[in-house]
Amino acid sequence: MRISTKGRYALIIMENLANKYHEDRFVRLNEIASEEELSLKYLEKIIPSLNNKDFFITSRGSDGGYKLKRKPNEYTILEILEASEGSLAPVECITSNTCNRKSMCKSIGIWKELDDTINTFLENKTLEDLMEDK
Amino acid sequence: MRISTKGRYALIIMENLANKYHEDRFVRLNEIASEEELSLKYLEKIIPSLNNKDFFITSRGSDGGYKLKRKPNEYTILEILEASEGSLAPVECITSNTCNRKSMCKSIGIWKELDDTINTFLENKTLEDLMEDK
DNA sequence: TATTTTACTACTAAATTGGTAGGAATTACA
DNA sequence: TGTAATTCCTACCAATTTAGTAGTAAAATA
Repeated sequence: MRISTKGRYALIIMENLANKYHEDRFVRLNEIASEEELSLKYLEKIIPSLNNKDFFITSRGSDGGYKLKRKPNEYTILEILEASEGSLAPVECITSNTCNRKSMCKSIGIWKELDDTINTFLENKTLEDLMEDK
Repeated sequence: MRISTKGRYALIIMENLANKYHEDRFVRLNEIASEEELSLKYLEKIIPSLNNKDFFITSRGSDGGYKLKRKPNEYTILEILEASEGSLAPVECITSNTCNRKSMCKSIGIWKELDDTINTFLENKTLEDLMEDK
C-alpha cells in the first residue's frame, strides 16, 4: 500500500517552494531538481497535476518558474497527494462502484473507515509541517 | 495507495472460515472459491502466506481442508493483511532504510505518523468485525 | 489402488511505475 | 530582432508488479 514517487516527489516540490515562499520569486524547476537530486524531466511530468489544481503562480520563458499561490499552511498534505496520486482510497470500490462482489462484500465497512482515518490524518497536516524552520 | 487482491482475498478466505468456526470441520478451498466466486488456483497461491503464519489447522487428502486455529476475535485485520501483502508502510524507507535521500528528507516524520495511524486502526479491528452475525 | 485434497513450482499477459526524449510556445534581455 | 532560458506537451520505453493459469507431487481417505 505504497505512495508512489509521483506523490512523494510532488511533496518535495511543494516543500521546496514552501521554504522559498518568503523570497517571493519564480523558482525554476531545474533549481528544485538539482537541489533535491531528482530528474528535471520527471518533475516536469509530475508538475501539471499540481498546476491543474491551481497551486502555483507560474511564469514561462526566461526567468520563469513557479511560486506558491497560497501560504504554506493553507495546503493540506491530503490535497497535494490526491492531486498527484489520485484518490488514496485503499480499495477502488470506495470511489468507483464497479465491484461485482458488492452485494456479498463484508469488508467494505472496514475499508471505508480506513479511508476516513487516512484522509482525516492527512487533512490535518499542512505543508508548514514539512518546513525546515518549524 | 491500494490494497491488492492478495490482501483482499486473504481477508475473504479468513472471513469465510470465521463464519464456519463453530462448525469445527475442515473447509475445502474449493468450497470457499465457489462461494466467494473466486479462482481456486489463485486462492491456492494466496493461502501459503497465511498458512506460514500458523493461522490454520490443515489436513491434506480427501476430506481435507482448512480451519482456523484461533477464535475469530483473536486475529487482527492488521496481521492478516501484513501476512498476505507484506508491510502496509506507505513508503519503503520505514521498513528498509535504503533511501539515499534520507539525510535531506523532510517527509519521513509524516510517513511514520501515517504508518502508525494505519497500523493502530487495523490492529484494533478483528476478524469478528467482518462476520455476518455481528 | 483410485480419488480427493493440499502443497509446490513455473509460466504469462496486462497494467503500472519510473522514467527519457524531443520539440513547441512563451518570455526576458542583449 | 534574435537568442537563450524556461514552461508546456506528447510520445516512447524498460523494468516491475499484479493477477492470474497450468501442471504435478505429496498426503490422506476409502
